[in-house]
Amino acid sequence: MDVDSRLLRSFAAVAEEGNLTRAAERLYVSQPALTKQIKQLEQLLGVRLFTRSRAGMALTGPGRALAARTPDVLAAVDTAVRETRSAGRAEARVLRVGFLASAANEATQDIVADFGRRRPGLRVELRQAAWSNPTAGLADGEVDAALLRLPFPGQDTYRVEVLLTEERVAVLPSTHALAGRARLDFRELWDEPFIAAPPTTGPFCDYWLAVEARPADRPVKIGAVTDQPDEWLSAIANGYGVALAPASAARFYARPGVSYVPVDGVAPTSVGVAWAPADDENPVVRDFVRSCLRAVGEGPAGPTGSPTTGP
Amino acid sequence: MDVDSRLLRSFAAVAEEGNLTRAAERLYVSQPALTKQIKQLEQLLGVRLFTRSRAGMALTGPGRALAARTPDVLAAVDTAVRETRSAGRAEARVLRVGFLASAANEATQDIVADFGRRRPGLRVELRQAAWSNPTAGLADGEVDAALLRLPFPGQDTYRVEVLLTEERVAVLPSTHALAGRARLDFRELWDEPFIAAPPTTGPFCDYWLAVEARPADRPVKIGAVTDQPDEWLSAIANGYGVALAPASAARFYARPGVSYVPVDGVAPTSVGVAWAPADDENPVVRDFVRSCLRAVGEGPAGPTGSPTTGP
DNA sequence: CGACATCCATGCCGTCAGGTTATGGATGCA
DNA sequence: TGCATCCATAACCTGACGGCATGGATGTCG
Repeated sequence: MDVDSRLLRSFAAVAEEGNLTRAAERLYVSQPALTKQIKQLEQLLGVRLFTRSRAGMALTGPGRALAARTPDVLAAVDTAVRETRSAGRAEARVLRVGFLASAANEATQDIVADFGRRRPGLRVELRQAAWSNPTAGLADGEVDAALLRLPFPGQDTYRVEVLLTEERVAVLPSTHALAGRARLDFRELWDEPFIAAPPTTGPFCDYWLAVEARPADRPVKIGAVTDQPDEWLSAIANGYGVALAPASAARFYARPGVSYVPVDGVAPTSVGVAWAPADDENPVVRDFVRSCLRAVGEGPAGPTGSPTTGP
Repeated sequence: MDVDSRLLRSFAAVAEEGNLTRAAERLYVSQPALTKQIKQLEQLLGVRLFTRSRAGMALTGPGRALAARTPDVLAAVDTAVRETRSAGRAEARVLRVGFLASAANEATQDIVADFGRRRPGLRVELRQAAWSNPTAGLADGEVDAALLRLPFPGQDTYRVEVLLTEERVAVLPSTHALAGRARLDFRELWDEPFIAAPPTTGPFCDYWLAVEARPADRPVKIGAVTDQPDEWLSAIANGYGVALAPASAARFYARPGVSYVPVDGVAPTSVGVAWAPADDENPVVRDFVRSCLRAVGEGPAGPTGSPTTGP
């Protein structure tokens, strides 16, 4: 009689995709396994959830009823997990902060330093996330706050403060014909293969391919897919393709074989600090956000900068 | 990363009992199994949920956070299951009605007949529940409506219409000294062993032992525990004890070896129809409730009876 | 009309999660 | 000191569940 939330996640995936095979690969299980899970759920509920057909899996009436309720259930589970983990960290006097590679770059140190002055008893644990985890652990309660490039998937369900905005630059193999240029236009890169983030990251992936700055008849060519900064830099250095990056990457990820060139024709990129609405009243998280705003308000140069107005 | 709702149910039981051993028997699993489940949940969440001690299991801070959220999660799961099953029955053109043995008795046939006239296309499936299932399947979505003796556990979370009220009578072995009496007082039964419902039914069990009509220094003696009408009648006929029953039981459960005698000094008993709040707008359930009220309004004798005032 | 592609179901098998029983260690209590 | 209580651990066993390979149904296209 006990409906496992794992079955509900599978159900939700199949309901959304309308297709077992695709849902299976989205969930990283085999298609027969998913067939069995759905069967099991149907038997557990005593109800037929899908009508199987050549075209795929279509929801029945009861299936729609369940699909309508599933988000509530999964959200309740996620909330419970998130709050429990957060309470655990609070008890251990730890604030865990997730960040995506090259999110806050040099600002990060200033933020942590400022927070350390505000909350001497607390330890900040920084967690670097792969690009395939675009909320850097915020979604599953692994972290209390995250430093992210904006926009990120699910942004509307979190609180976000924008911290800073910077140009995007092109990252090229040093052997590339354009690598010596002082500046270039994004149009010159239309036909280059790009090093992309995993396609599961959706808008994030598209954003760093700048698909919006391309004509429809010049689709992006993918030279390689990487999930980590070092993979990414290696792929570029090896000539598999080029990429866009925030300007600060030139300072943080300088290495032999890779060149950074300012580029016109793509919008700048912003970094924000994000947290869960449930932590709105959490004084530690609030202090961390204050530290973020303060640190970037002071400017990246640190103590020599003059204080500016923070909210 | 996936928190199974079964683990949450286990967690909730341990949190409530504050004791692994007792929680284990409440959940019908062994104590080591529960130990492992709690350990697993703690590992999954990366948090210590209980402080173990000689005295039992006490919640930690994160444990309290989880305990605060668990009811939401379980309620969401139960709602989802209930609504899905209900949708399945609606699609199959079936209204499933649970009833406890001797709940509505003769009224039941009138109700079903009336409903059949209102909704010719629908089939009513009657499900008799054991006493150990005091909501007759309403709680787990097995049925759309239930005919129950009032009060029942969890009554506040459902909609209830009272249908009829009747005297309670004593049920005695025919060989019993009091069996020939035209009438007796409940005090005369204080020292008799009673045939009880399973103790897990709590208030329901107490109600039919009429513990409220007894002095504190005369605790009830239990002669046997039964979960079904036939077990119950057999136990009485075999002289294991006596019992209370609604007056209509004398007509519905008359059999050799069992005598029914009106009894003074215990409150009468009511029957109600109950349904889930989620079905408030469900036209089929509403019609069924109307049929219930109509049928008892007409009186149990059927078309010859004169209309009486319903609740 | 037949080869093919797509999509879901089934059979078989190996692994491991999760249950049970039996037992151990810690700790109050008589 | 022996006992009772309570949780943890060990050893073992069953079966749930996932993966692979394959089958059946059904559109599609050359």
